[in-house]
Amino acid sequence: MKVAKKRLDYTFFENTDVVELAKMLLGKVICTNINGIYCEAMITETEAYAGRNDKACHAHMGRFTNRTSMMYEQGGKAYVYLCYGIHHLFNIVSNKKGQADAVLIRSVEPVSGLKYMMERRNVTKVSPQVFAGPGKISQALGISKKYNSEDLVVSEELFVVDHEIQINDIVSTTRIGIDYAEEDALLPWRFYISGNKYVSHPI
DNA sequence: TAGGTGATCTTG
DNA sequence: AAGATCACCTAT
Repeated sequence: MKVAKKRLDYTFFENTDVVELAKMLLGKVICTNINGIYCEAMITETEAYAGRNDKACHAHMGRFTNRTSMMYEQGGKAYVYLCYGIHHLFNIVSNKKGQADAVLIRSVEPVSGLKYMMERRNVTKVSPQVFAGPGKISQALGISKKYNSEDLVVSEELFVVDHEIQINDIVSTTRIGIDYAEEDALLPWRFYISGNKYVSHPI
């Protein structure tokens, strides 16, 4: 049994600019305790989405729908939605209530529970690519749309802790799969740990 | 490189 | 009420 680590709190999620937060989340550890299975995975790749000015964001320019309403919530909540009919994408809402910012978690590196994550991915061979990509990490960790609106600060099933892992070099580059965002597609708002193999589209 | 997949949003 | 769109993945 591991020593209890510090869980990230509302201050961390609320009082940080979403682009800064996307960088600060690298090296933090997502924990899921779902259906009696406990897993931990270190975040290796993220993307920032800013409601106010970012055409790539589902909630850009105040766009408010049933789906996007979660992005306006208080920082620290989970925003999970179904993409392309198949993939559950896991985002962490940031900023104060009313500000629609979120960080998409794109890739992780298993810390504990590797066996269960591989089972959920339905693979037998270990490889970084098994955990690189936003659809894959949700499947591996057991995160589904059911966890949309989950409060990561108090939840016992889905939360984020700080293992005080030092991240030295961060690569920043353009985001994936947002060609529709015109000039905002050029923003360097995708971040990953330099040299880490658990990254979906290394430069 | 193409096609599957279905919730969500927009248009008429 | 129907059609387009989509923060992706897998297998050819």
